[in-house]
Amino acid sequence: MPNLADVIEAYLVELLQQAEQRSIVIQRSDLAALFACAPSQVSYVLQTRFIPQRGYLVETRRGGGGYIRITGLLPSVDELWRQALEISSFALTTNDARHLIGLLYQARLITAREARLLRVALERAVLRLEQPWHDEVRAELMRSMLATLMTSREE
Amino acid sequence: MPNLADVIEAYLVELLQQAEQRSIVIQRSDLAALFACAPSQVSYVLQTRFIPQRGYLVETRRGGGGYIRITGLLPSVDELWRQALEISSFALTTNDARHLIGLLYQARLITAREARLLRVALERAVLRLEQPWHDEVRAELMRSMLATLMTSREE
DNA sequence: TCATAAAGGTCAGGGAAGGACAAAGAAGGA
DNA sequence: TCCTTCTTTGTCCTTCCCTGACCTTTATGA
Repeated sequence: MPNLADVIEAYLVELLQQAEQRSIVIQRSDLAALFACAPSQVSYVLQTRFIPQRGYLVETRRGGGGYIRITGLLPSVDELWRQALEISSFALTTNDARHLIGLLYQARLITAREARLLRVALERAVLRLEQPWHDEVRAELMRSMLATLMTSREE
Repeated sequence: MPNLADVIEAYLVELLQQAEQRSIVIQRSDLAALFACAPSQVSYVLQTRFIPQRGYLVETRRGGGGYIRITGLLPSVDELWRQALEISSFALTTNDARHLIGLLYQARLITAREARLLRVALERAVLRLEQPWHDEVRAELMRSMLATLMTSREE
């Protein structure tokens, strides 16, 4: 018997596939009512399934008329991307990050500006953190940014 | 069912786009009557949407013959970068960051991919930090990334 | 001059979303 | 069995919307 979480995930994926757009808009309480579960269950599904690492973007708004928008990004294209994600799967030193970014740039998968952006973000993002966390957080951030890049074309 | 606030915002934006000038003049009570809401609702929309951070200037006059003038600012490229830096000079909420990025994108100062990159970085980078530091660190990271983008032309 | 009417401003409060988090429950592996 | 990880719920919190009551400013005319 499948999880409720899996069922909800499948339902949302189905909605996304049938949508004209690349995104759908839902309301947390509606979905909770539909599946007769706690609203926070929906949040759980979003937090564990519809994450950047899996190629999704979630935007929300609180208050009256609040909503949740899920955007499914383009399917990934290149094996290099996969490798890049793999490389940053756990921890990433500054040097490893630099090297990886260089590879992506040489392969023309990212622009010079994007490369600089990645470097700056990865260097500055960890400044307020205790040392032991640096490489881990850097990897996490790298994965998110890679997922974003690998699933979005220039418009 | 969108918010009334969103509807009013859209209406005013529409008016601004159709206007010959860069500004429009309205009356609070008229607008309130048009949308069948409390006058303070209009004030709310102005205070939450048509703010300098989003590129608008609002001037009002009370008393008989009072009015509200909304001006959409079209800053020069340099001015826009400067404003962006200024906006992120101390603390930056997720929402303000989103709008700022949107502004830069609309002005074609950054690409769609770069915009997504910024958003993801700003959202994920603060996850391991205690709440009180979020906006501050976000601003710091934003400044670094802005500086990088400002000083690097395409390719 | 100054009372009055006609604007817009301010603010507290209630209601309607989603968010965060702890704790209990379930599933599966060592 | 026992431990770990994932799921599910419940409770309380934050954000956002909207209104109503009351305040301040400005124009005008007696």
